[in-house]
Amino acid sequence: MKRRPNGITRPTIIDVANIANVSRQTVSRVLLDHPRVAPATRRRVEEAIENLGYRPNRMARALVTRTSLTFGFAAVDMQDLHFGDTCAGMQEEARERGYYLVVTRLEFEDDRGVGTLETLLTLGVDGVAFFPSFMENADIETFAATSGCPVVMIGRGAKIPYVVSVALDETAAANLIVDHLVQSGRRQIGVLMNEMFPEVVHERFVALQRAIVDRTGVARPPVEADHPRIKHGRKAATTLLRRHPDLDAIVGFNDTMAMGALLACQDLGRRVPEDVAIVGYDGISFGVVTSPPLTTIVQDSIGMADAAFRALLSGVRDGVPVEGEVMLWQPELLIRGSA
Amino acid sequence: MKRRPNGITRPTIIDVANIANVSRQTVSRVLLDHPRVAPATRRRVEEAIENLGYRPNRMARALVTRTSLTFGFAAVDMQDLHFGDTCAGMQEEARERGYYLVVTRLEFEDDRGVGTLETLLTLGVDGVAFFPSFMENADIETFAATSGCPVVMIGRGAKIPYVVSVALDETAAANLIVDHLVQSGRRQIGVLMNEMFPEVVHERFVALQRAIVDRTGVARPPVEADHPRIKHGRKAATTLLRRHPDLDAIVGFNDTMAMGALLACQDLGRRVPEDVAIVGYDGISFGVVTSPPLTTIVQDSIGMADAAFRALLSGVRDGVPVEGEVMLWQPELLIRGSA
DNA sequence: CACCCTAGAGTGAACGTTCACATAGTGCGA
DNA sequence: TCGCACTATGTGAACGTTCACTCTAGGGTG
Repeated sequence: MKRRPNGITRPTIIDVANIANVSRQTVSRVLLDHPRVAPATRRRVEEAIENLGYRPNRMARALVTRTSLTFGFAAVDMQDLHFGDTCAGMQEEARERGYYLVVTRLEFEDDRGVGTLETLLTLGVDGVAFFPSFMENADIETFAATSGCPVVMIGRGAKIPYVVSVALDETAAANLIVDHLVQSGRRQIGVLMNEMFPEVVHERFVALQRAIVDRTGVARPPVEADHPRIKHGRKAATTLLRRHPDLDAIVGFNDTMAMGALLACQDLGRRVPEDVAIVGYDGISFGVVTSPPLTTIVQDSIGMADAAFRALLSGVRDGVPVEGEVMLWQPELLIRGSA
Repeated sequence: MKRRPNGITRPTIIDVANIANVSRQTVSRVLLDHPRVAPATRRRVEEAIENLGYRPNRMARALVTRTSLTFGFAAVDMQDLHFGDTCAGMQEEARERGYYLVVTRLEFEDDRGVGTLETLLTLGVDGVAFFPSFMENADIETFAATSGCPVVMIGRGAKIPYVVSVALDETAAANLIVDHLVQSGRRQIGVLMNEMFPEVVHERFVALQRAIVDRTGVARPPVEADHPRIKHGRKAATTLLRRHPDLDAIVGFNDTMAMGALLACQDLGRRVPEDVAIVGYDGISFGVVTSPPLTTIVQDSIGMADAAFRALLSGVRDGVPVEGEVMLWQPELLIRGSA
């Protein structure tokens, strides 16, 4: 196997300038659509660009303009559909406006996540969006305050200085779910939580617990926590159902866990929704293929991604809100077969 | 809402140098772990770095070293689980070795996809991995030949100069599926194809068709093509089953389409697998929640991502294989309930 | 003691752009 | 004819690094 040394050098602005017989600055002007270029010159330059296949080096450009047209995106688990869909949505937005997205995994070991975000900054991104997951508000605040760029947090409705937060209205969501369950006669509602993300769990769990206590009078609704994956949801739900045989409803932290609960019910011979009602969060597309199809809180991932992107963009233009800002999204309960 | 101007400037190497009372070059040496630095000096510099919270600007570094420690990744649809999982896998690899991934959507309108890849190059990536989807081999070759960096194609087993291809052994996969179907008595096998990606479709379809013709004697197995989404799969499968009522098996282009077929069977009152067997491709995790659970060709997305990443890395180090290289991955048939 | 060698540190240039400013050329009115 | 305004283009510096080279002081060797 013969190998080609990586010696191919791409043409620079200087090469274009030489061929078109102008200065590099004139070429730059053509590239940036500066008005003060004679039509004939512009044509010559454009021809040279075309012939050489020249493309400007965005890093060099970023170095001097201090703007890279690049945003960073971080989340704990890109395989999680909610994160993935949001990421895809932001990419779409980005692409449409000439931006690029650097995507990376949020790493706890890297200074409790701060390191991951900091490293993103070294790449010269113009802003950072992330799912905070395990990160602490204090760390997020410190990072945002010193980052010098817009910071958008998705999925936690906390008001943090310098941070724009795009999140689901957890109270509304919990109320939607519990109201629906209670209306259909459920009284013993169990909860499947995510053991990985204390803060989000906190918001979601507190909201659910309050809604359940308020509406059913049960003092302490049973909870089981595990990783937000199908098989862990299955395991957790099995435990939950064994410990509390009178359970007539299970709310999953997300659709994936809820699907696990569905399987657990199959395993244990409980009929869904007759014996046990099941509700998830996120409204992922695969909710339609389970039997029965999954009733779920629909989060508008795309809409939230959109909002997050806009927040980044306006942060770049107009600066960052010093006191922080929370954009709460209203959930919708998509009632299908499972509850 | 008060706004903070984005005036925060992060410390540069010069600031560190001034504080530590050394030259910027010495700071650079400390950063790069150069041996010729006196221990005392090193300590002083490290202290200054720590105190200032200095992080080197990777763009500036990339500009001079011509190496950004960044790879580009492109695919048509990031919400597709197979693409998404591969992307996540590559990120994981990347992170472990200090690399970053710029992720973007492959855009047909952008010069038949070439534009997307070219733009990735302007960001200074050290290599590009992508799912070719609609792209033509000739375009890919041209791009790879002029890119000056490693180019890795995932999911099409074509040998293209300068390109490393990581792909599923489609023939083996098709044989696995059809053998299994025929063994369980199926003779009328229909196929659900992806209308979007001619080239991949070609490989997968040709392989399937050949396997079916060989093993069942049916001259032209019925095909329906649509987008690779659940609802489109459902629609296409409905059409297929209406047109060919004697069909006793359906092979989906991917799990998502196969799930659509599953729903179509439910709609039409066909029992799965008794009346119609259904098989998909990809082995996505949600295959376990359908009823019956989906029988599917397992592609090792993570393993392939791993291989793709390694190929990029070794391309950076040792250059690119001039004649191209194809790494074929052996499929596995995961037999669950649907076939 | 003269010599060379080496460890440690510094200097100027370069990477590929854009910015701020300077300069040449042109047309037009006084 | 001169000056003025305006257009088109060019020049040097800067962005934040690293590279290739130079310089200095000290130590070992013959």
